[in-house]
Amino acid sequence: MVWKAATFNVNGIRARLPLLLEWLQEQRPHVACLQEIKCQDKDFPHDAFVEAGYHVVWKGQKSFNGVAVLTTDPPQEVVRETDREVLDGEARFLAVKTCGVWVINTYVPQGRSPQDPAFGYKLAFLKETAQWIDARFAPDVPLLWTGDINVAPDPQDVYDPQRLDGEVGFHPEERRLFKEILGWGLVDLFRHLHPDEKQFTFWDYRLPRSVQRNLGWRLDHMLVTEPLAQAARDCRVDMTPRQKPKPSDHTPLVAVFHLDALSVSSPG
Amino acid sequence: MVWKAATFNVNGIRARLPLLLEWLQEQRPHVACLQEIKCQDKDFPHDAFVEAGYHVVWKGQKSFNGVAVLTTDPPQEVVRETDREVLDGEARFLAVKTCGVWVINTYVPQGRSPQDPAFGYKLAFLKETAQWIDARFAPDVPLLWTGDINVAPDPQDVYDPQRLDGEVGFHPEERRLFKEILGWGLVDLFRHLHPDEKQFTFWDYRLPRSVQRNLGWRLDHMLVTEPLAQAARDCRVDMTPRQKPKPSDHTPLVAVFHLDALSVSSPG
DNA sequence: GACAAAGGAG
DNA sequence: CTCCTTTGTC
Repeated sequence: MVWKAATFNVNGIRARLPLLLEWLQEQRPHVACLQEIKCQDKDFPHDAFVEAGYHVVWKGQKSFNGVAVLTTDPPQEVVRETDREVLDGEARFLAVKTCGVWVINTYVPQGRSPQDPAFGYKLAFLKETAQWIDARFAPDVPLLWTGDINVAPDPQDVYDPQRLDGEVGFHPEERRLFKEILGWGLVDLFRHLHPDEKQFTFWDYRLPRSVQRNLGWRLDHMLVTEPLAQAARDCRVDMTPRQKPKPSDHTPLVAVFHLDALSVSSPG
Repeated sequence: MVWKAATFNVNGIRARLPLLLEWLQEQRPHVACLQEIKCQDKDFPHDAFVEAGYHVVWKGQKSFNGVAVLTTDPPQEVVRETDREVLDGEARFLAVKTCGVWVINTYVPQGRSPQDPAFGYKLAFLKETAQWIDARFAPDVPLLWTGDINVAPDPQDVYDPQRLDGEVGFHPEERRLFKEILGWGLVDLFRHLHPDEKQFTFWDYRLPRSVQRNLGWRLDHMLVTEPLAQAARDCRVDMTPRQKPKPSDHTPLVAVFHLDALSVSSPG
């Protein structure tokens, strides 16, 4: 089958509901990983997604964070608790197996500033997620770690690498860790398919006309194991939601895979 | 000329701007008196009304109250300060002369409860407005006192007169004062033209499905002197804005006058 | 239930 | 700049 996956930091699912529903109908991804839903479980607009034809798994929190995974096919497995304090302490982690693929959806902490304890938490969160994946899966399993990773790995992934060097999101330590994580057996799919493209997934609300001036960052990623990398046919940023009224500060990243091309040997 | 006047408690002019502009284009009143604009002077969306073809006079206040008068013809005179503490203390009073008619726009205090000092303030506000009019005008002058008066004068003006008797907005003391004010030489135009109609201009947001069940109050009025009463051709409630998405809790009251029929002897 | 404001966050 | 929360008002 042709399988479409998407990640979208919605920055408030209630505020973004009309835009998100419209986008889902246009794109019809088989799996959509959402971050920053910013609501408690009881306030999640579950019915709207069911009416749109999706199965929904979500993990909410008051005010901040919160992640959700929408799937057209019923999830085969769901992991909402890892028993790792760093991953479970806030609503930032959700894993779902759908269509034979394990999808790990994370909202990695932003980090606030390199001096802030939040930065240590960010690095720990990245390490723990990688460790959790390593403990459960091998690199030959079809696996997609996606979400708002909050790291721009390379100079071409920020609008002004000179000026932003050392800033949170483009700090040498997180960039090194990002590469180290890929070393386990993950491919940065967008960069893999578009080695030279300067494309972003986030533009700060606070910078005036940041979208028009393209003052962005590539923070949202699809990290895939080798079998999925070989099955990939497309991975691109969809700018349209960021250009509409009442946008999120992020825009979706979408990928297409030919799952039939997979030599599946899933242990999970 | 055929002259159309309207009053509309918008409950937040910024939140109501799309609805209000649409309604102005449909109705095209020569004068529109707005209450509860709920913004400071600097935040008033002046340009939007100028683009819609209106002259605008407004008196704002942070968070609460605030009144405005829109006119197609430039105002001939404007009164923003009365030198009466009760009328000037909060942004609830604005008077404009347009097309030869004096239009007094008030947002009368709601009163909170009959025991609350706010109720005394409400009664004082009504008396002071009547006194101010008496000091400046005679009953033979074309004059329109309109706005959210916050008094339902008669049993047919509330959805359940038994249950609501003594409640603020339908308290014997305010109803008596309302009648006393009419005694000076003002006509309750809607009731004058429709002696038996049970029609409302306000439905509480807090009552579930209050509009569908018609659990309303007639709180917004057009009080006119005799010459205007004789010039009146129509006075009706426009339900449509209250039935649209994101409505105010009030809906407009609209009247039409044949000003040529006036024997004008304006001293003001 | 829906406004506006003030405070915290990205 | 845009979220969400809390408080106050009607």
